[in-house]
Amino acid sequence: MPELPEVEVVRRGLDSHVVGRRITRATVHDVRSVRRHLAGPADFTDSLTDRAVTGVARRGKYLWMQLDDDALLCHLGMSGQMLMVRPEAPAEKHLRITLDLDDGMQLRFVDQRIFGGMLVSREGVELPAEIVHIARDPLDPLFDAEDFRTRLRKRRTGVKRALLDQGLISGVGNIYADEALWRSRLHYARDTHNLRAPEVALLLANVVGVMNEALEKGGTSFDALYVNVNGDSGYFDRSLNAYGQEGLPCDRCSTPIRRDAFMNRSAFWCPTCQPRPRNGRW
DNA sequence: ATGAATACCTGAGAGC
DNA sequence: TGCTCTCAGGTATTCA
Repeated sequence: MPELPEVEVVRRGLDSHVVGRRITRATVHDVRSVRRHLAGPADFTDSLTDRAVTGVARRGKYLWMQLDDDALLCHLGMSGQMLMVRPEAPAEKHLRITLDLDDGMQLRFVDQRIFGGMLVSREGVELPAEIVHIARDPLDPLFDAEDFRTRLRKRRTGVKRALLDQGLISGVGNIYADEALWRSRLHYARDTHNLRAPEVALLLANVVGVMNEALEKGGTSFDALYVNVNGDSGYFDRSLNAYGQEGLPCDRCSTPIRRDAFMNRSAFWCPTCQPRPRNGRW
Protein backbone atom coordinates (compact mmCIF):
# COMPACT_ATOMS: atom_id res chain seq x y z
CA MET A 1 0.00 0.00 0.00
CA PRO A 2 2.03 2.92 -1.21
CA GLU A 3 2.00 5.91 1.06
CA LEU A 4 4.34 8.86 0.93
CA PRO A 5 7.63 7.01 1.61
CA GLU A 6 6.94 4.40 -1.05
CA VAL A 7 5.96 7.07 -3.57
CA GLU A 8 9.13 9.00 -2.79
CA VAL A 9 11.19 5.87 -3.45
CA VAL A 10 9.48 5.59 -6.82
CA ARG A 11 10.11 9.27 -7.50
CA ARG A 12 13.81 8.81 -6.85
CA GLY A 13 13.89 5.78 -9.09
CA LEU A 14 12.25 7.71 -11.90
CA ASP A 15 14.59 10.61 -11.29
CA SER A 16 17.63 8.43 -11.88
CA HIS A 17 16.26 6.22 -14.67
CA VAL A 18 13.86 8.33 -16.70
CA VAL A 19 14.84 11.97 -16.43
CA GLY A 20 16.81 12.93 -19.52
CA ARG A 21 15.09 10.20 -21.54
CA ARG A 22 12.52 10.72 -24.23
CA ILE A 23 9.23 8.88 -24.41
CA THR A 24 9.03 7.48 -27.93
CA ARG A 25 5.66 5.80 -27.57
CA ALA A 26 2.92 5.25 -25.01
CA THR A 27 0.56 2.27 -24.96
CA VAL A 28 -2.57 2.01 -22.86
CA HIS A 29 -3.42 -1.63 -22.14
CA ASP A 30 -6.39 -0.84 -19.91
CA VAL A 31 -8.38 2.34 -20.40
CA ARG A 32 -9.47 2.33 -16.77
CA SER A 33 -5.97 3.38 -15.78
CA VAL A 34 -6.37 6.64 -17.72
CA ARG A 35 -10.00 7.33 -16.81
CA ARG A 36 -8.96 10.57 -15.17
CA HIS A 37 -7.45 11.76 -18.45
CA LEU A 38 -10.75 13.22 -19.59
CA ALA A 39 -9.73 13.71 -23.22
CA GLY A 40 -9.48 9.94 -23.59
CA PRO A 41 -6.82 7.25 -24.14
CA ALA A 42 -5.94 8.33 -27.70
CA ASP A 43 -5.25 11.86 -26.56
CA PHE A 44 -3.25 10.45 -23.67
CA THR A 45 -0.92 8.47 -25.90
CA ASP A 46 -0.67 11.26 -28.49
CA SER A 47 0.28 13.71 -25.76
CA LEU A 48 3.18 11.53 -24.63
CA THR A 49 4.68 10.60 -27.97
CA ASP A 50 8.16 12.00 -28.49
CA ARG A 51 8.26 13.90 -25.22
CA ALA A 52 11.38 14.52 -23.15
CA VAL A 53 11.19 13.94 -19.40
CA THR A 54 12.84 16.87 -17.70
CA GLY A 55 12.15 16.17 -14.04
CA VAL A 56 10.07 14.28 -11.50
CA ALA A 57 8.18 15.97 -8.69
CA ARG A 58 5.97 14.74 -5.88
CA ARG A 59 3.36 16.07 -3.49
CA GLY A 60 1.94 13.65 -0.95
CA LYS A 61 1.15 10.44 -2.78
CA TYR A 62 1.00 12.05 -6.21
CA LEU A 63 4.03 12.26 -8.45
CA TRP A 64 4.46 13.74 -11.87
CA MET A 65 7.01 13.58 -14.64
CA GLN A 66 7.71 17.00 -16.08
CA LEU A 67 7.55 17.18 -19.86
CA ASP A 68 8.59 20.73 -20.59
CA ASP A 69 5.21 22.47 -20.42
CA ASP A 70 3.08 19.46 -19.48
CA ALA A 71 3.04 17.00 -16.61
CA LEU A 72 2.42 13.26 -16.61
CA LEU A 73 0.58 12.95 -13.31
CA CYS A 74 0.58 9.53 -11.61
CA HIS A 75 -1.03 8.01 -8.56
CA LEU A 76 -0.18 4.47 -7.48
CA GLY A 77 -3.49 3.94 -5.72
CA MET A 78 -3.49 0.77 -3.66
CA SER A 79 -1.38 -1.48 -5.79
CA GLY A 80 0.46 0.53 -8.44
CA GLN A 81 4.03 -0.31 -9.42
CA MET A 82 6.48 1.32 -11.80
CA LEU A 83 8.83 -1.16 -13.38
CA MET A 84 11.82 -0.48 -15.60
CA VAL A 85 12.15 -3.51 -17.85
CA ARG A 86 13.53 -4.65 -21.18
CA PRO A 87 10.95 -4.77 -23.97
CA GLU A 88 11.36 -8.51 -24.47
CA ALA A 89 10.30 -9.23 -20.90
CA PRO A 90 6.86 -10.88 -20.79
CA ALA A 91 3.92 -8.67 -19.95
CA GLU A 92 3.01 -8.58 -16.30
CA LYS A 93 -0.42 -9.88 -15.41
CA HIS A 94 -1.73 -6.47 -14.45
CA LEU A 95 0.20 -4.36 -16.96
CA ARG A 96 -1.88 -1.25 -17.67
CA ILE A 97 0.39 1.29 -19.39
CA THR A 98 3.74 1.02 -21.20
CA LEU A 99 6.05 3.92 -21.98
CA ASP A 100 8.83 3.16 -24.48
CA LEU A 101 11.96 5.18 -23.82
CA ASP A 102 14.66 6.27 -26.23
CA ASP A 103 17.28 4.13 -24.50
CA GLY A 104 15.38 1.00 -25.49
CA MET A 105 13.92 0.35 -22.06
CA GLN A 106 10.29 0.36 -21.05
CA LEU A 107 8.69 2.00 -18.08
CA ARG A 108 5.70 -0.14 -17.20
CA PHE A 109 2.79 0.80 -14.96
CA VAL A 110 1.40 -2.32 -13.32
CA ASP A 111 -1.65 -1.98 -11.09
CA GLN A 112 -3.77 -4.86 -9.91
CA ARG A 113 -6.67 -2.95 -8.39
CA ILE A 114 -6.73 0.04 -10.74
CA PHE A 115 -7.24 2.56 -7.99
CA GLY A 116 -4.22 4.32 -9.40
CA GLY A 117 -3.77 5.86 -12.81
CA MET A 118 -2.17 8.49 -15.00
CA LEU A 119 -3.20 11.64 -16.81
CA VAL A 120 -1.44 14.32 -18.80
CA SER A 121 -1.92 17.73 -17.25
CA ARG A 122 -1.70 20.69 -19.59
CA GLU A 123 -1.23 23.23 -16.87
CA GLY A 124 1.03 23.26 -13.93
CA VAL A 125 4.45 21.70 -14.30
CA GLU A 126 5.21 22.97 -10.82
CA LEU A 127 1.86 21.78 -9.46
CA PRO A 128 -0.69 20.21 -11.82
CA ALA A 129 -4.09 21.90 -11.71
CA GLU A 130 -5.75 18.57 -10.92
CA ILE A 131 -4.09 18.45 -7.50
CA VAL A 132 -4.06 22.02 -6.30
CA HIS A 133 -6.38 20.92 -3.49
CA ILE A 134 -3.74 18.54 -2.12
CA ALA A 135 -1.94 20.07 0.85
CA ARG A 136 1.82 20.11 1.18
CA ASP A 137 3.20 16.98 2.81
CA PRO A 138 5.25 17.01 6.02
CA LEU A 139 8.49 16.22 4.19
CA ASP A 140 8.04 19.30 1.98
CA PRO A 141 10.55 22.01 3.01
CA LEU A 142 7.73 24.53 2.68
CA PHE A 143 5.33 22.60 4.91
CA ASP A 144 4.04 25.09 7.48
CA ALA A 145 3.77 23.36 10.85
CA GLU A 146 2.17 26.31 12.59
CA ASP A 147 -0.45 26.68 9.88
CA PHE A 148 -1.14 22.95 10.16
CA ARG A 149 -1.63 23.20 13.91
CA THR A 150 -3.97 26.15 13.53
CA ARG A 151 -6.09 24.52 10.86
CA LEU A 152 -6.15 21.20 12.72
CA ARG A 153 -7.36 22.71 15.96
CA LYS A 154 -10.08 24.68 14.20
CA ARG A 155 -11.71 21.44 13.15
CA ARG A 156 -14.30 19.54 15.07
CA THR A 157 -13.38 16.05 14.09
CA GLY A 158 -11.28 13.08 15.15
CA VAL A 159 -7.53 13.37 14.85
CA LYS A 160 -7.12 10.35 12.60
CA ARG A 161 -9.78 11.56 10.21
CA ALA A 162 -7.89 14.85 10.03
CA LEU A 163 -4.56 13.09 9.39
CA LEU A 164 -6.10 11.24 6.47
CA ASP A 165 -7.51 14.43 4.96
CA GLN A 166 -5.16 15.13 2.06
CA GLY A 167 -6.37 18.72 1.94
CA LEU A 168 -5.02 19.36 5.43
CA ILE A 169 -1.82 17.32 5.30
CA SER A 170 -0.94 14.99 2.46
CA GLY A 171 0.89 11.71 2.17
CA VAL A 172 -0.49 10.10 5.33
CA GLY A 173 -2.45 6.88 4.81
CA ASN A 174 -4.01 4.40 7.17
CA ILE A 175 -0.76 2.68 8.12
CA TYR A 176 1.34 5.69 9.00
CA ALA A 177 -1.60 7.41 10.67
CA ASP A 178 -1.96 4.50 13.10
CA GLU A 179 1.78 4.30 13.65
CA ALA A 180 2.17 8.02 14.31
CA LEU A 181 -0.81 8.01 16.69
CA TRP A 182 0.62 5.04 18.58
CA ARG A 183 3.97 6.75 18.96
CA SER A 184 2.22 9.88 20.15
CA ARG A 185 0.00 7.97 22.58
CA LEU A 186 -3.05 9.56 21.03
CA HIS A 187 -6.34 7.79 20.46
CA TYR A 188 -7.63 8.10 16.90
CA ALA A 189 -10.90 9.66 18.03
CA ARG A 190 -9.34 12.50 20.00
CA ASP A 191 -11.16 15.71 19.13
CA THR A 192 -8.83 17.93 17.09
CA HIS A 193 -10.35 20.96 18.76
CA ASN A 194 -9.07 19.84 22.15
CA LEU A 195 -5.54 18.86 21.16
CA ARG A 196 -2.86 20.73 23.07
CA ALA A 197 -0.17 22.45 21.04
CA PRO A 198 2.54 20.07 22.37
CA GLU A 199 0.39 17.10 21.38
CA VAL A 200 0.12 18.40 17.83
CA ALA A 201 3.86 19.03 17.73
CA LEU A 202 4.58 15.52 18.96
CA LEU A 203 2.17 14.02 16.47
CA LEU A 204 3.71 15.89 13.58
CA ALA A 205 7.21 14.90 14.68
CA ASN A 206 6.11 11.28 14.80
CA VAL A 207 4.49 11.45 11.36
CA VAL A 208 7.79 12.73 9.99
CA GLY A 209 9.75 10.20 12.02
CA VAL A 210 7.83 7.15 10.93
CA MET A 211 7.92 8.27 7.31
CA ASN A 212 11.64 8.93 7.34
CA GLU A 213 12.33 5.53 8.86
CA ALA A 214 10.24 3.85 6.19
CA LEU A 215 12.02 5.89 3.55
CA GLU A 216 15.42 4.75 4.76
CA LYS A 217 14.40 1.13 4.66
CA GLY A 218 12.54 1.37 1.38
CA GLY A 219 15.41 3.19 -0.22
CA THR A 220 17.78 0.37 0.51
CA SER A 221 15.92 -2.25 -1.50
CA PHE A 222 16.75 -0.68 -4.81
CA ASP A 223 17.39 -2.58 -7.99
CA ALA A 224 18.81 -0.99 -11.10
CA LEU A 225 16.17 -2.64 -13.23
CA TYR A 226 13.32 -1.72 -10.99
CA VAL A 227 12.35 1.82 -10.36
CA ASN A 228 10.84 -0.20 -7.55
CA VAL A 229 8.11 -0.71 -6.15
CA ASN A 230 5.28 -2.73 -4.86
CA GLY A 231 4.64 -0.79 -1.74
CA ASP A 232 6.71 -3.19 0.31
CA SER A 233 9.33 -1.01 1.82
CA GLY A 234 10.36 -3.93 3.97
CA TYR A 235 9.07 -1.71 6.67
CA PHE A 236 5.83 -3.55 7.09
CA ASP A 237 7.26 -6.82 8.32
CA ARG A 238 9.49 -5.59 11.05
CA SER A 239 8.73 -2.14 12.32
CA LEU A 240 5.01 -1.79 12.80
CA ASN A 241 3.82 -1.16 16.32
CA ALA A 242 0.09 -0.80 15.75
CA TYR A 243 -1.10 -1.34 12.20
CA GLY A 244 -2.19 -4.92 11.60
CA GLN A 245 -1.20 -5.94 15.12
CA GLU A 246 -4.66 -6.82 16.46
CA GLY A 247 -4.39 -9.14 19.44
CA LEU A 248 -0.61 -8.86 19.63
CA PRO A 249 0.94 -7.31 22.74
CA CYS A 250 1.70 -3.61 22.57
CA ASP A 251 5.47 -3.09 22.28
CA ARG A 252 5.32 -0.57 25.12
CA CYS A 253 2.94 -2.07 27.65
CA SER A 254 1.99 -5.55 26.40
CA THR A 255 -1.74 -4.80 26.33
CA PRO A 256 -3.28 -6.51 23.30
CA ILE A 257 -3.69 -4.12 20.36
CA ARG A 258 -7.29 -3.46 19.43
CA ARG A 259 -8.89 -3.01 16.04
CA ASP A 260 -11.94 -0.85 15.45
CA ALA A 261 -13.96 -0.37 12.29
CA PHE A 262 -13.17 3.12 11.08
CA MET A 263 -14.09 4.93 7.88
CA ASN A 264 -14.70 1.70 5.97
CA ARG A 265 -11.32 0.42 7.08
CA SER A 266 -9.59 -0.23 10.41
CA ALA A 267 -7.98 1.67 13.22
CA PHE A 268 -5.41 -0.15 15.36
CA TRP A 269 -4.65 1.17 18.82
CA CYS A 270 -3.44 0.28 22.28
CA PRO A 271 -6.18 0.64 24.91
CA THR A 272 -3.62 1.44 27.61
CA CYS A 273 -1.22 3.78 25.80
CA GLN A 274 -3.92 5.44 23.73
CA PRO A 275 -6.94 5.68 26.02
CA ARG A 276 -10.28 6.33 24.36
CA PRO A 277 -11.43 9.90 25.02
CA ARG A 278 -14.75 10.42 26.75
CA ASN A 279 -15.88 12.91 24.15
CA GLY A 280 -14.08 11.60 21.15
CA ARG A 281 -14.96 12.20 17.55
CA TRP A 282 -14.47 10.33 14.38
C1' DA B 1 -17.87 22.89 7.59
C1' DT B 2 -18.20 18.33 8.31
C1' DG B 3 -19.24 13.86 7.57
C1' DA B 4 -21.60 9.89 5.71
C1' DA B 5 -22.27 7.06 1.87
C1' DT B 6 -20.95 5.37 -2.56
C1' DA B 7 -18.23 4.19 -6.56
C1' DC B 8 -14.16 2.69 -8.37
C1' DC B 9 -11.25 -2.33 -8.49
C1' DT B 10 -9.01 -7.31 -7.85
C1' DG B 11 -7.91 -11.21 -5.41
C1' DA B 12 -7.09 -13.59 -1.07
C1' DG B 13 -9.31 -15.90 2.33
C1' DA B 14 -13.27 -17.54 5.07
C1' DG B 15 -17.42 -19.97 5.46
C1' DC B 16 -20.74 -23.06 3.73
C1' DT C 1 -15.10 -28.20 -5.58
C1' DG C 2 -17.22 -23.99 -6.13
C1' DC C 3 -20.07 -20.62 -4.67
C1' DT C 4 -20.82 -16.19 -2.00
C1' DC C 5 -19.27 -12.99 1.14
C1' DT C 6 -15.86 -9.91 3.40
C1' DC C 7 -11.92 -7.35 3.46
C1' DA C 8 -8.01 -4.53 2.01
C1' DG C 9 -7.65 0.74 0.89
C1' DG C 10 -7.10 6.31 -1.54
C1' DT C 11 -9.69 9.57 -3.69
C1' DA C 12 -13.52 11.86 -6.06
C1' DT C 13 -18.10 12.81 -5.81
C1' DT C 14 -22.62 13.40 -4.14
C1' DC C 15 -25.83 14.14 -0.64
C1' DA C 16 -27.26 15.30 4.27
